[in-house]
Amino acid sequence: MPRKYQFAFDLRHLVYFREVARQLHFRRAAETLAVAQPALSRQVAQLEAALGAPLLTRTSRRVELTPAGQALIERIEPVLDSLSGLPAVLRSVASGQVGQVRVAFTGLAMATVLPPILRDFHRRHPGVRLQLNESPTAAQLEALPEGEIACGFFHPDKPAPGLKTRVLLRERNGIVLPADHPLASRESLRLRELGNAPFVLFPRSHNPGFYDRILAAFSRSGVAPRIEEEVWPRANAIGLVRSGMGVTFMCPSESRQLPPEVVFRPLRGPAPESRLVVGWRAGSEAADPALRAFLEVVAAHAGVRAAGPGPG
Amino acid sequence: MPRKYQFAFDLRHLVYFREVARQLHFRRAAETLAVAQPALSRQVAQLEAALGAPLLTRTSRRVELTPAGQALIERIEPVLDSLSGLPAVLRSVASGQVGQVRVAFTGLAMATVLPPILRDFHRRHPGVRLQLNESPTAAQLEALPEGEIACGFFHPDKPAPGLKTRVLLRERNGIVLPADHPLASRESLRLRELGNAPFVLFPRSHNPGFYDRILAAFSRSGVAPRIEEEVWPRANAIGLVRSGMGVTFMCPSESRQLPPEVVFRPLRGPAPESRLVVGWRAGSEAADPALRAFLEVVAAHAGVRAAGPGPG
DNA sequence: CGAATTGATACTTTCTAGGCATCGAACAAG
DNA sequence: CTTGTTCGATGCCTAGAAAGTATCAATTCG
Repeated sequence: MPRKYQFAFDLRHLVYFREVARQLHFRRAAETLAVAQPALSRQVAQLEAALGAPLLTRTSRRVELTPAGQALIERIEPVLDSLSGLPAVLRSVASGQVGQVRVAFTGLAMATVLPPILRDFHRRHPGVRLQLNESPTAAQLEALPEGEIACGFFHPDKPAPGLKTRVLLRERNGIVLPADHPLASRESLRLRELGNAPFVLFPRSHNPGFYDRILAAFSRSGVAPRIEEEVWPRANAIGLVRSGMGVTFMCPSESRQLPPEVVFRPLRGPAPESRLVVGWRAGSEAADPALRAFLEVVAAHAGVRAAGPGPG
Repeated sequence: MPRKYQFAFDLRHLVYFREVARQLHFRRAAETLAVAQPALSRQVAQLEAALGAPLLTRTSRRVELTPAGQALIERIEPVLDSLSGLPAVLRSVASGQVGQVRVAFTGLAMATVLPPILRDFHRRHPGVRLQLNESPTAAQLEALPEGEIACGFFHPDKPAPGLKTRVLLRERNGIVLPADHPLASRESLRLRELGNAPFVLFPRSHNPGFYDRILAAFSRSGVAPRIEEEVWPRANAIGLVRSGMGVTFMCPSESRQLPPEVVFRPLRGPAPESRLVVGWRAGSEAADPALRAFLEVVAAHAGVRAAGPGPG
């Protein structure tokens, strides 16, 4: 059921009426508006017809607002004010000075690259608000094509079609184990030394590729760990390790602020590698200046801590 | 310094764009708006030019909002919604179903006619809000021509030019005196019996005519009272009488709810008369339907308690 | 590779805002 | 009371803009 254009008046009518209401004088109002007085009279009369209520009492010697006119003025003043600021607002949005970017990240990102990026970005683009949500890799890979997030910091398994990514970090995982664990006294470990110790890991669905790569690394070392618990976010795994539920993987960068009851030990020989990238929909940075600004800051920080070459 | 019309766009542009943003489809949006598709494309393009920012990304197969477009939608949705309700709102204001009336009154009015009027008016016109302020007669006579109040309940001394009035009440004043006063045992009093007893009265500036008429009445009775205190609002005079500061005038109607420590006694012979009228600017009831509705209710109540004829 | 769909463009028609001239009413000055 | 001035409204004409029709270019899908 097509419905016709719903307004029988437009902004011109409202602006003209506002000026008449301010001056209560058609001739002077017309002068201010740079139109002839008859045009103004007609527009106001049209507005009254469109609204179905008289707005002014004209006695050819005095113009006064009716109650309806008073009510109209009160309602359109804020509307006109907000509309008059629109072009400036939208231009600043379009130029990236103002806006918002929805960003997802994993625990590793927040433990490493993200804090300095955020600090720098807020300093350079104070008008842009970031919406930050911790989210597993798999969820980010779903949310990115949907446009639910503008960019994500995650750990890809294979190239994702339609996404552009930039590697920010590559690190070999080490092991986090309780301080009173038999192996805790060692400087470093080998995977096979862990035997079939109980493991705390993230849910496989959150990053199946990396999950399977971890199991494959164990398998190549000839051992099969018992997965005791699957927990997320990653920070909670530390709590489980501390309470003796098992051991877990972690990157060196992420292990800075471990509680005293647990220790981090690097792995010698084969070890699963974590790769942190920032990813966004290909081409979306062209349409979203705020995102582009954010990615530029990310790129600047990626350049600083460029990681050495290595296998995927 | 004449300034040109400030908007390079109008409501049509905004409504058209809103529909495209909702459907993300020019053809269907055009159908909904009951216009041809080229017209819609042009209007949206014009809006983008007027705002100086691209609002949509068109890939001939997919239409998406840019950040600026998203920001625009968020800002204009409430504006369009409020504007679309304007005709209905203004018609109800113009018809008197919705509105406000500023009313001033004196203590006598609130003690007598006003409560039933207010009850009745709110029942019949629930959409009209009354702004009620107690105010002396003189202040009301200043505020009425200014339009600061729409109508007032006061005690006129002489006809006021430009005002229409309707008499609501005529009453001979009596005397309020402490219960332990020597004259309190009498059924009624004469003015001259009060001699030069201390009096509590309202400030002369609040109603010079009535004030002088009171003094003249004393003078005709051959006595001259001492004005000990001038106090306002009237209700406070009762407190002063109670504490023995003097005696005061009051209308019988107003004396209903006196505290037990004071008594009311009518006056025999000469006594100042209080006349309560409702007044409004001549002709203003024609322009203000809410006021007209209020005055109709007042008139209905005035008819009920029509006072008998008597001297002004 | 052809058919269909989408949004943009060219051209014409229709509508409307604006300007000019003028009118009737109301107030002011004499 | 008369005359002149000022105010907003009205009639007529022109110019500009919006809408409709027809068509194009690009993309998608079978």
